[in-house]
Amino acid sequence: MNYDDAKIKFVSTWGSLGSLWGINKAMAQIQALLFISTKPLSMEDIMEDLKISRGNTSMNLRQLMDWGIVTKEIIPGERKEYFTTEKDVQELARTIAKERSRREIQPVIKVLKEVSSIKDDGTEKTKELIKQTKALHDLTETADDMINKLVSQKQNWITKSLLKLIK
Amino acid sequence: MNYDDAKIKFVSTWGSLGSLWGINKAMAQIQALLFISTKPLSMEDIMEDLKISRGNTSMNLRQLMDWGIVTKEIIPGERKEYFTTEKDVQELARTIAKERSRREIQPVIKVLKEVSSIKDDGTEKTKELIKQTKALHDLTETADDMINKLVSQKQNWITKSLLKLIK
DNA sequence: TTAAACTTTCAAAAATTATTGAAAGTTTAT
DNA sequence: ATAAACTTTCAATAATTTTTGAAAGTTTAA
Repeated sequence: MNYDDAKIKFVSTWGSLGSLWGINKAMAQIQALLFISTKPLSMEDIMEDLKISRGNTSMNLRQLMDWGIVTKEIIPGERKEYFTTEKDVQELARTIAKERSRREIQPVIKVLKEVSSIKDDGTEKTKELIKQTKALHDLTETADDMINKLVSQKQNWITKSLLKLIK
Repeated sequence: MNYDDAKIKFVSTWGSLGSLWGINKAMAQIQALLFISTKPLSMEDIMEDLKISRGNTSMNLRQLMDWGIVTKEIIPGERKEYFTTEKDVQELARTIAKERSRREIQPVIKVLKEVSSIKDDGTEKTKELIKQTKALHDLTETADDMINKLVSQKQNWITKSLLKLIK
C-alpha cells in the first residue's frame, strides 16, 4: 500500500468511526486529515482534499474547535486561516473523554439519580424501577469516573501498570 | 415524581443514550422497558407501551437478541413469545463492551495496523502518517483491552480498588 | 472608504436512517 | 389438513441528519 492509499484508508476509516465518539463523518475526517498532516491546513486545503463544500468545512471546523481538538493557527503574512489538531494521542483521548462525559454522560447520570430517587410507594414495580435505575446510576458514575481518571493520566506508565494488574 | 413519570423519563433518556453505545432509539427503549419490568413482556406489551409498530418491535427485538442482551422466554401454555433482558448491570455492561469491541473497535484496529505498516519511503508525510497511525493503533488497542478487562471483572471490588489507586 | 480576500450563516436539497403496515411465513391445536 | 394465533419480512414512507451553495458578514490593505 502506498502513501495515498494509506491516507485515504485512514481518513475514511477514522471518519466512519466518528459515530463511536459521537461526532459526524465530516468532522472526524477533517480531524483525521489534520492529524496526519505535517503542516497546518487551510479551509481550501481541507475542502479540496475531502471534496466537501466550504460551508460544511466551516461548520465542522467550528465544532472541532468547540470540542477543543482543533485550533486556529495564524500564519504571519497570510490572509487565510490555518488549522491544526492536537497531535498527542493521549491528550486527544483526554479531551474527547472529558467532552463526551460533560455533554452526554453527566446529563444521563442526573436523570438516573432523579428517577432512582422517587418515593417508594411499596409496589413491586416501583421497587424494581428504583433498584434497577440505582444500579445503572452507580455503574454509569463509576465508569465515567474511571474513564476520566485513566485518561487524564498524562504519563502512560500508570495505565500500563494498571493493565498488568488486571490481566 | 410518580412511577409513570419516572418510567417515561427513564425509558426516553435511556433511548436517547442509545447513540452512546451505538444502537438506535427504539432498540434502547425496548431494552430500558424490559430492564425495569418485573416480568417478561410480549411483543404486544412492548408495542403498546412504546407506541411503535409490530414490525419495528420485531426487528429491534431481534437485534437485541443478536447482541445477546435480550432473551426469548417461553411461557408454558402461552402461545405468545415473551422477552426479558439481562438484569445485572455488570453483566449487561460486559456484554455491550464485548460486542462493541468486536463490531467496531476490532475492525478499526485492523485498519490502523495495516496503514501504520506501509513502507517508509523516507518522505516527511509518510513518516508522519506512520507515526501518528501507530500511536493511534497503540492507544486504541490499549483502551479496548482495558475496557474489556475492567468490565469483565464480575466482582466489583477490583474496580473499586483500582479506582482508589488512581484517585 | 473601498474593494478584495476570506469566513460564516442558513434555507433548501440530498442522503441516510428509522418506521410502518400489510402480505407472507411459521407454529400449534384440533 | 385446516385455521387460528402469532412472528417476520420488506417495499414504501417518514423522520432525521448532513451537505450544499450562495448571500451576508468580516477583516485587511491601500
